[in-house]
Amino acid sequence: MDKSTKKRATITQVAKHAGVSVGTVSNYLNGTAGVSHDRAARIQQAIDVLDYIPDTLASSLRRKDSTAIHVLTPHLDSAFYTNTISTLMHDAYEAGYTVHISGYEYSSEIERQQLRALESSKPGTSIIIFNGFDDLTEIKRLAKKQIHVIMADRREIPGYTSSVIFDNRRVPFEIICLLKNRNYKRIGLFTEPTKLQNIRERVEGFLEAMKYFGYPDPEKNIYSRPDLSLDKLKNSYLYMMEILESSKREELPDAWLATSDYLAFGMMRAINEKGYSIPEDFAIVGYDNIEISGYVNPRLTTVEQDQKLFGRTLWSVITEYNKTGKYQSIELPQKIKMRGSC
Amino acid sequence: MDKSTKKRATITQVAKHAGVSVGTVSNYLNGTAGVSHDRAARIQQAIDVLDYIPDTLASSLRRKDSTAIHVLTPHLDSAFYTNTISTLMHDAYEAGYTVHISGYEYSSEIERQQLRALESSKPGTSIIIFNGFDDLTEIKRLAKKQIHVIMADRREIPGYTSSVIFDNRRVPFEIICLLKNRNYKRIGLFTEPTKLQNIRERVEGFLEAMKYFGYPDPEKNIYSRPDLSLDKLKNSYLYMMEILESSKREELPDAWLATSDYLAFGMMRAINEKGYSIPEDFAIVGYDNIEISGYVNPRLTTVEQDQKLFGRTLWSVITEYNKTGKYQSIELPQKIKMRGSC
DNA sequence: TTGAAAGCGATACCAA
DNA sequence: TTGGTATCGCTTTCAA
Repeated sequence: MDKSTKKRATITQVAKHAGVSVGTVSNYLNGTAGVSHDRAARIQQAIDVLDYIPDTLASSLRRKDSTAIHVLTPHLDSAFYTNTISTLMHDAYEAGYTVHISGYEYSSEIERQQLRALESSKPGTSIIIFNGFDDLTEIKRLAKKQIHVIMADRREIPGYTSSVIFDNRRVPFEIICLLKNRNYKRIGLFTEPTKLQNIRERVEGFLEAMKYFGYPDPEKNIYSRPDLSLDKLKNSYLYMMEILESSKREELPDAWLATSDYLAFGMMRAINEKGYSIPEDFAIVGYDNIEISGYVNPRLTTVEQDQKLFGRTLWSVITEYNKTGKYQSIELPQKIKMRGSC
Repeated sequence: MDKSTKKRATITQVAKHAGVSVGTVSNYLNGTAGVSHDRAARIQQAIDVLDYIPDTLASSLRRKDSTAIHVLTPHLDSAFYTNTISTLMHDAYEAGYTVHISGYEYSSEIERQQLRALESSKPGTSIIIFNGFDDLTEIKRLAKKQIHVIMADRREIPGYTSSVIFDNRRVPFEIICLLKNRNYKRIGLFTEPTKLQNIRERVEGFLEAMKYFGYPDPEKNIYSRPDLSLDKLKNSYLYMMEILESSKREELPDAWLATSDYLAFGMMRAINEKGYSIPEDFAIVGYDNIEISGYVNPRLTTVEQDQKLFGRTLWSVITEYNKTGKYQSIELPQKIKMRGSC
């Protein structure tokens, strides 16, 4: 379009303009070695005149260390992930790291493909994988290439990766205990498919707890459908409508646990539309405590997984590894956040 | 850790192993030129044996075209952005493009810094900037370097960028008309700071429309606070609580427009907690129609900005430019989504 | 401190 | 089709 469009200036041109060698310019730029005062001035001037900006691509091709962080999430649409990533990014940017995000849409195929693409990362790169499927071969390959893999919300592979997870085991007992004290007769579990480890743990935890507190045959009260991973709001709403239409209230659980806040929102809408009230007719407990959960009506009682803490912990695991080369596995607590829906 | 950890194989090693030249391997990999059957087989075998994976960094250093898309958003925590980006990513990945996302946290300083970092992108790279501040110098610099900048939800800089925006002008008239027909006496505008163009347009649009329909002094009913950009839910809730506590209901607007759904949620919580009901005491209209808006109680009446359409349109602008080198400016419609809050 | 020169891992061109 | 080689923009020895 524009005749005046010039190609980007290179370090060579800067050197020429300043009358020094490229090595000196490089030293000046990176502080690798001292540069005399007058040369420094000439170089800086050349940079300004030529409007020079270093090519990060070429730079990191030659450089050995990597300040890139790649984040892989099941899906970008979930506030639980984006909030966590937001805090991580904040810390990372301040330290001069670059953060790249992608989503694999709950597809093991896309996950594998993305993981393979990341194999060409430099040693020292950090890769955060949220949840993820059971096939560990790709992850191990990555680890063998000296790439630091951090399992987020998922247990580490000992000797291969770091991890930051939430303790999914304790809270179910507290919740069931609470529900029992409030005299709820039947407890339903509303859950997405258990292909991901964290969901599996939650389901197992609840089943154990229900048995422990004397609820018979808890497995019979599991409500799940394959389409509940994606489009959680819509699909949980539709599913709950079906449930409410095909059964009488007395036959249904009077308290429900959902394995995600989004699932809970879908259920709540269905319950409202059918003219029931929460928590009088049905009590609801969610999972994650995304921010919006405190703003719906009634406000959602849920299991808090502190996303700011999560993000900061991930960052600390990364910096620690970059300093010492050691993997870390950290377990974060979950808390019950009591609000109006139960 | 592991003694067996080898350095990554390079194209040279593959060539050596297969007994061909690097050029031929490159041709085989990229289909740049035909490769004879037996050599192809030998190369593929070498690749398998050596576990070779091309270095994308080195590749794009040398290559002229770029398949990278960078997305810059005000903040990652807003579903409006993430939903749009999700659809874009879906299309982009299928075409072999890589998508990189970052957020500037509603800070013009961080925005500038990120934009500068992107200056080292190759010509042909696409950069999508959502909203953004008024300083156009960085963007123009980018454009001069043959980088394709797409202004998202913001008007193009003619001759410099493409753009995809929503028509913020028509819908306010429809809404005010509707409100007037329903006999609302006073209309309040609840808005974040107008530093971003889209918000400014919405505010101006509403003011015009209110005047047009005979509401006197609409400026007097603007409720805004600087902290409403960040932490929208919390801050709008706190602000609305203050408003409700410091005035009698009769003195306040009986219908409210919010410039974002998140703002509306915060208001709704405050209204509920003060014992008022929606829409009887106060009617609420939001903006964006993020998915959750259809699931709160009451369901939020809002201005739909179709995020799937938005994402797909952005993608089409990118592919079109890469084919023809032409900038495009596309305007998308907004629609009123009638639900229960008004 | 400084400059010259040797790579990093790939692609692109040219001659064969 | 092939192979050889210059090159992309930068960092990193190494000798001066």
